[in-house]
Amino acid sequence: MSEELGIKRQADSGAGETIRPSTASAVDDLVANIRALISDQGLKVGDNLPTERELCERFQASRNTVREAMRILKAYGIVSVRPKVGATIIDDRMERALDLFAFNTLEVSRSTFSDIQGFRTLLEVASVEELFERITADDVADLQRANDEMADAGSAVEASEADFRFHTRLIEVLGNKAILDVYKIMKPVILKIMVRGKTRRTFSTATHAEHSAIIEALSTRDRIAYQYRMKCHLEAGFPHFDD
Amino acid sequence: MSEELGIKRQADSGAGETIRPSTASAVDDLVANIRALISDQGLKVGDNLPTERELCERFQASRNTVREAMRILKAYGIVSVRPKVGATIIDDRMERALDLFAFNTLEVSRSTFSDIQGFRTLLEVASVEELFERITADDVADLQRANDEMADAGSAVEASEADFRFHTRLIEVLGNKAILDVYKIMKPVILKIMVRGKTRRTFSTATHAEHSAIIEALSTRDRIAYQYRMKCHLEAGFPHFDD
DNA sequence: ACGCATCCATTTGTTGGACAAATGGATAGC
DNA sequence: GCTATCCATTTGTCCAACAAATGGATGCGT
Repeated sequence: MSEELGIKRQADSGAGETIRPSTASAVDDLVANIRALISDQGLKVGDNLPTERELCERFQASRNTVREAMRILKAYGIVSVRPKVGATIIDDRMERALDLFAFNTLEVSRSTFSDIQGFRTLLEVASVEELFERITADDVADLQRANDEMADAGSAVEASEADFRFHTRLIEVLGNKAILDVYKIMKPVILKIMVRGKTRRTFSTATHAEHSAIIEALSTRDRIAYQYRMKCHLEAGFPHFDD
Repeated sequence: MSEELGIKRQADSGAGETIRPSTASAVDDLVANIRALISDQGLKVGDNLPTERELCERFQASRNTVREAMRILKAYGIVSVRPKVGATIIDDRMERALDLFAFNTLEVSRSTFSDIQGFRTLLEVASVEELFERITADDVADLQRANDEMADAGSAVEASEADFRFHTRLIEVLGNKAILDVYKIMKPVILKIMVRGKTRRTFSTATHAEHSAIIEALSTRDRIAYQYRMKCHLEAGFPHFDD
């Protein structure tokens, strides 16, 4: 009985388009077909997909089905759709990924906190060799600036933004785009961690002082001090997560 | 003229539902409204959203609009929709992210290769302290198994899968979900790197020997040897990327 | 009373058609 | 040659209908 599920959909196209049969929904099939279309025709960023109605004919689907498939591709950051212009291939996957994790960032559990800070320790403490090899006076000046902006911030949210900017700037020094991208993706969670258990006052005193000590270690090229200061700084939040 | 754009949509619901006015499309508004609904009502994983038709009434939108919005939430891995049951809140965002980057993985440039391997060096070499603190005999046995499966693999693709499994198993030892998730997201790129410049024979000889040396260092708890062997192993691919 | 197959109401999945809105390009007027 | 206007094309939204799936109710036999 269920073998007849997709008969209408996989009816021979006759037009020469290969339509992969499947047990999935028509929309999912369509997404797969459009992906295949992009690959097969070697479409690149900037190229346009066929119009919705062309896709309807080509893959024997209704326009609503095509539209739902396009919504998925849009959500994936693979195409940008504009009236009259049509669907243009883009590559916004990083931004989409950021959006993905920005959504409804659940309350941060102690285990999540522990994992994220462990990760950051690896990125910011264990990378000390590479960091000291690359860091310049300009980098240090930028860090100083971000730190001061944090102290001057008007609200805890603004302060945590500056706090995050400080750490991002540090990661930037490594000159590794993969690491920087991952760090940015974690931004929403890291911000939650930063805000938690901190008032505006904490940012402008304790956190600012910790950052200053880190900058000091960077200036004097004291690796041991840097590692110690950064490790303490990252662990400072632990007391606030004692569920 | 264009001020009248959303009049129908933002017409007072009267039913007490707050509908945020906007200049965005009806679908995007709906996504925002549903997100707000989830937040406001404190819906958790496992809870159900209202039915499509209820959402139509509640937010004064047509069912197609609601469905396109739901497609977006599904693409984000936030809900799972089943006939009769409805839309259940889930959290598959990590898996979605994986899908995101699995699509059409572009050719790996030397700079990307360098960044990814740098990242892996940080994760697999610089984490040595944590690693040695946690690793057990069972872990080592699993690593051994993955390594042997790689040698026995029938194709380069199978071998690289086993290769990746070896490294993933190592990361698992750290017991840090955030790091493991990120590693999994990078899988498509890492696989590309692994396959490149390696034949099946390379996997069963050179790569297998390198892994064995790493396992040996883990067994004898020789940190220096581990770091050296792993570093060399990760750098072994560099000659193949000389554009 | 219990297990089982059957039926039914509800919900999502897909289709077709219609009209509104946006917009790039053609056209007409100066 | 330049600008304003119009038009054809394409996406955006809505409506109505039916198909498919499925959880739960119903009824039956033992």
